[in-house]
Amino acid sequence: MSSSNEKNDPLYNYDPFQGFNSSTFPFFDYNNLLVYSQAAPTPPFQGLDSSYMNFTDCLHDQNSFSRPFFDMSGSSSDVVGPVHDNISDSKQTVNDSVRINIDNTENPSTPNSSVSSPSNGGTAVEDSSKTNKGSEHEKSKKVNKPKKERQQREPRFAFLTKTEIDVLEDGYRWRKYGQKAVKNSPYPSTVKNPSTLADSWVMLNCYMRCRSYYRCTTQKCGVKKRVERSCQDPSVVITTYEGRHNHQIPISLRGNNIISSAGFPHEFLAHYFFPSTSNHQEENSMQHQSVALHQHQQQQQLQVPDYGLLHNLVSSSTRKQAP
DNA sequence: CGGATTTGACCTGCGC
DNA sequence: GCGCAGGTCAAATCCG
Repeated sequence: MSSSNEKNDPLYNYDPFQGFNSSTFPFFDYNNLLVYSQAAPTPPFQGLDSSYMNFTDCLHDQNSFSRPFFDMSGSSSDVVGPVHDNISDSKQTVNDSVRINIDNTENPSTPNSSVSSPSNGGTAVEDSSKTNKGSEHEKSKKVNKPKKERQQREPRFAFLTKTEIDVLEDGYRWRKYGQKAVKNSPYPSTVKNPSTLADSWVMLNCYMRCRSYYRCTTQKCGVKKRVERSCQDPSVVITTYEGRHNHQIPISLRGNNIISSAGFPHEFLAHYFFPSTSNHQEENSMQHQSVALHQHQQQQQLQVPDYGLLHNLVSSSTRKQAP
């Protein structure tokens, strides 16, 4: 569906990260380690307070750790404020991208009490989607449901990271369970059917935008993460977490092996998931270690084409053209 | 061989 | 009711 109304709708075309640049974008910049704390400076967020804190400040700011920077709950009613109200009537794709938690009192570990939510440590989302498949019972239930309540999701928060690496290591183990091409990333008209590596490379770098879905591999931990690149700035990776881990970071990744990971604010995540188990000394040590690591990795990173994906594109294109 | 990834199909929610 | 887009499933495939 791509009606002209839709095309003219500013919300349809709105990119939550439009207008950000290297100095204003809410990402982790490993040279400066800036963390954008609350709101975007571009419409529809005009009038909201926007403020930066550096990574150190953030580490010591209990408010920051007790709640997500960006609450991206697709349906959660606990996200309040003018931004939420204005946006909630528009397309869900926009909702998911621009919702920002501006309620300082909210704690991500305590979902909105007005909607019943299983306290199973993060499996609520999973359950609701699984039980519907091919189930007559569910179908009839669906018919009888008065006006369905919007599905309660685990709190989400996003990290924006300026890096060449697509999947950032955060210390946890993830299994990929899906990948989708996202909207607003049309192929260039001149490269409809890439037949050469060069064509595919253009598609990949300029227009192709995929979102990958990951699930924590630890049993009974329903935390999910979504990874995609910003269409405005391909050097920025948007990582969205949903839920909270009910376990510690796998041992093998917590010790010296941390140097093998691909660059992510581990200590920040550790604070988010386990805010009560850290202390300042450990925090500072980890922080310095992390800064050094990130800077080292930035120097080491090379822009290497994803030849596997290129191959897939070319071969799928060839398949489609074949009679 | 077991775990991870890929990928087409399917489900669900939403707007029209 | 229909079409679209996001999200998920699960069989096939890959890989160490």
